[in-house]
Amino acid sequence: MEDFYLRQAEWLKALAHPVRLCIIQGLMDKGSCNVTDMQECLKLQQSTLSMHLQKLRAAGVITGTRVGLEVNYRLKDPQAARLLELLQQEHKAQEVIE
Amino acid sequence: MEDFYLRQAEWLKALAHPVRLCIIQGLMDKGSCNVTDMQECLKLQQSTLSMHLQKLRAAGVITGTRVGLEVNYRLKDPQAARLLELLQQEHKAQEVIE
DNA sequence: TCACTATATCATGATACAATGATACATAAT
DNA sequence: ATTATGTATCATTGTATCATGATATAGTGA
Repeated sequence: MEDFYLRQAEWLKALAHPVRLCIIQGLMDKGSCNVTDMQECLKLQQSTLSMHLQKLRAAGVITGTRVGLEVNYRLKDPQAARLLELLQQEHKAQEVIE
Repeated sequence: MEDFYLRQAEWLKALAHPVRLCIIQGLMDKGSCNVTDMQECLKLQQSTLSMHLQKLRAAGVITGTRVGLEVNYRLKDPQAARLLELLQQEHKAQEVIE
């Protein structure tokens, strides 16, 4: 019970970064993506992006499969997609209010 | 668009702590609660708990109303409740798998 | 083998977050 | 006014997270 909150908090922390949210949304939209494409899209330094990917991998949110030189990432954890949908709902609600 | 991920990440960070998840779930279950009761329930030092409450208040997740000496907190952001439900789903799914 | 490309990891400094004890503030009772 | 109770804030210290540049690894082609 106590352990539950600990694990879920860890999971949330793995997602609680603007770049990582953007990566997840991108994978939801595109299905899969390699690192170079993400890099151009997000305009991030290679090592910075790689660190964020590593964090998402460690949390079990995404998986990467190597294809030649490139590594293609895709969403692994369906719960992450549901969270992003939840966040989008909030966004829409706020737009209506404004 | 970029700003969206930034705001949502801030919101997630405010929730991404085991104690704060526990507080939210507690408020969902009990409706409202004062600080002393939470303190006993969670076995936290007063200042530590107060800091977590402050963080949730700042993020707009909860509100407190003073009643005499006590302050009663309750959930303000319905999105937070939805997030907790999402997390509980994950939990059940994992239990079934095991 | 060598050079090249794509990605990962490491070490570091900067910044943010967490827990704690001390102190302050607000309210109530005497 | 004083004292007691409930809650909030502050200062400090330890720990975690972030971005970065440098270096390492994996795969490809000459």
